[in-house]
Amino acid sequence: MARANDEAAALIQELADLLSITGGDAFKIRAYEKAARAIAGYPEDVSGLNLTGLKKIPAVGEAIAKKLVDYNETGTIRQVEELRAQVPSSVRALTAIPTLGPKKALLLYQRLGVATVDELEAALDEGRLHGLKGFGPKSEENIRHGIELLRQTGDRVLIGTAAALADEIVAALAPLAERITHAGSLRRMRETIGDVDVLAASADPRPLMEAFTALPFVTEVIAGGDKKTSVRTYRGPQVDLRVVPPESWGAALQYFTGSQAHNIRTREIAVKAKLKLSEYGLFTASGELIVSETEEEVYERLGMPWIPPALREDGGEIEAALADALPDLVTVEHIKGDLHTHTDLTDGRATLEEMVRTAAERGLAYYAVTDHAPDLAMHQMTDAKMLAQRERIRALQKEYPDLAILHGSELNIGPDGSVDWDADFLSGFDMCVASVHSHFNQDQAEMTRRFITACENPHVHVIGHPTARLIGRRAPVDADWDEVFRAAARTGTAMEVNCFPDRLDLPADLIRRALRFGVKFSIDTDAHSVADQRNIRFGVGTAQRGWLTPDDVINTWPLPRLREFLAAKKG
DNA sequence: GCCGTTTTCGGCCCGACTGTTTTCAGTCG
Repeated sequence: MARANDEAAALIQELADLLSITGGDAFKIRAYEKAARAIAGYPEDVSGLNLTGLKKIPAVGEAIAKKLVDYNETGTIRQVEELRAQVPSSVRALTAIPTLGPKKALLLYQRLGVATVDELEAALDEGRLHGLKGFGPKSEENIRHGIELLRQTGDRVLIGTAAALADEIVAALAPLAERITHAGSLRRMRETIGDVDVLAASADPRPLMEAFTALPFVTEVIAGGDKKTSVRTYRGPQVDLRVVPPESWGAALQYFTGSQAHNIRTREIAVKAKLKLSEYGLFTASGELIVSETEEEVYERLGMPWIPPALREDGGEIEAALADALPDLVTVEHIKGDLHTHTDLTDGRATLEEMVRTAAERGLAYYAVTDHAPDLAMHQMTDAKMLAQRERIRALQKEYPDLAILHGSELNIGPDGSVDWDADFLSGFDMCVASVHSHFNQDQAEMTRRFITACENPHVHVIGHPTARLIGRRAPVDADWDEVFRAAARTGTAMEVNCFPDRLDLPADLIRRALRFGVKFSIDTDAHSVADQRNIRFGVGTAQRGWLTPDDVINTWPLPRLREFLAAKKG
């Protein structure tokens, strides 16, 4: 079940969308959009707030607060219902077609009665768009093409896919640019990526643009100018290349990193200081360039320290920066160990020796081997196999004086919250992760009880991939997370941030909620192969989006402190 | 609709590209 805040935010956002279709005031629309973001990110549950409490939410005033009261009392908002009666919600869905925005969608609905994507396709086939104001032959072609794209691609791709594509493009174009890097949602480490943004600095954009459109995986050039070129690729996402003069690098990187909401806030601050911020720099009112060579300069001139990209979502980072209260975020360099990994003893694809050697090459100080336990029957684990692995680890340890190899297991959390093995056998491990691998559809009360029971087990140190979601394939399980986090904090059980690009679990919003309860975290690769160990950057990015500092993350701690944490585990 | 170390009224981020336009609206990020 969605949190009330998410439902309420979605309704306010729908109100903004419907108003933009029916031609409402643009500033009012922006006010709703801003409020929707604030509501989604507000830590307190809106369903428990009265009018006074609701007005304390940033960007929510008297009018929107009353709409939220309406939502709390009736489960919906009257104005949204009224607008839905005027414009079917399917018209709103039309704007998902690239090149078709609210204005054109409304025109299609009013003049042709087109209210769904299927009806639009039929209208195109029948030639009913001919002669419609603003719709020439090229528009028809674009819409037809847009419908096709909408149907074939699930639009966004996993961060791992986008990162690999961006790395390749940056490497291919680097010789032609003074500076080049990826920006956009990929730099902010969002879990899925719509478009890959690449930014380059060069006084001569032409050769870059030509090399870009000639890359082997480019299937189509959507737009091609001197400053911006957009292409589609058969690898999935659209890629935008922006080229700016070298002296604009800092302002451009700040701008193209976004998010859009964050940029609006920074530009508002500039305007209040009688300045103008664009991708070309920070300027005085008379158009004189002040700074723009580095992002640090731009933020500093606006009265803020540099803000890490992962925080730039207008989720309170501007306020924190202005108060000089930004968190010192955890980075990949802080990671001293990995507490959830596999070998070919169960479903891994590399041997114990290969996995440990890779961990040593990463410069880790400790590394836990946590193969699956017997309750996941398919792996056919036995006590004897586990004890034999422990002997191999003890022997292997002699070869790695600087890497402590811990012996653990990834236990299975059963439907009732119980785990594999008895206390006696469990006490032989250095540490244990425990995860949900089945019975994903339990109701919220059962699932919550299940997690709390697991947390209360003195041998469970980390809850693995807590929501069990697979991005784009399996929904998160339904639990009362506040209750689970309370239990985790009370018992000294860490919540995992799993680094797999299709898991990223806990997700950033739940990390931030858990943090408020004093929960500790473990950023683990869950590596099943040598290559999987490189996924650490995606988990760290997710942790950053959840505002975690090294102190919140147990595997950034020196080994003695980690051992104290494990030993202090309470039932 | 929100908001206020210039304001309780009058502001509200900024630019690139496309297509259909004879000077600009719509879309996108």
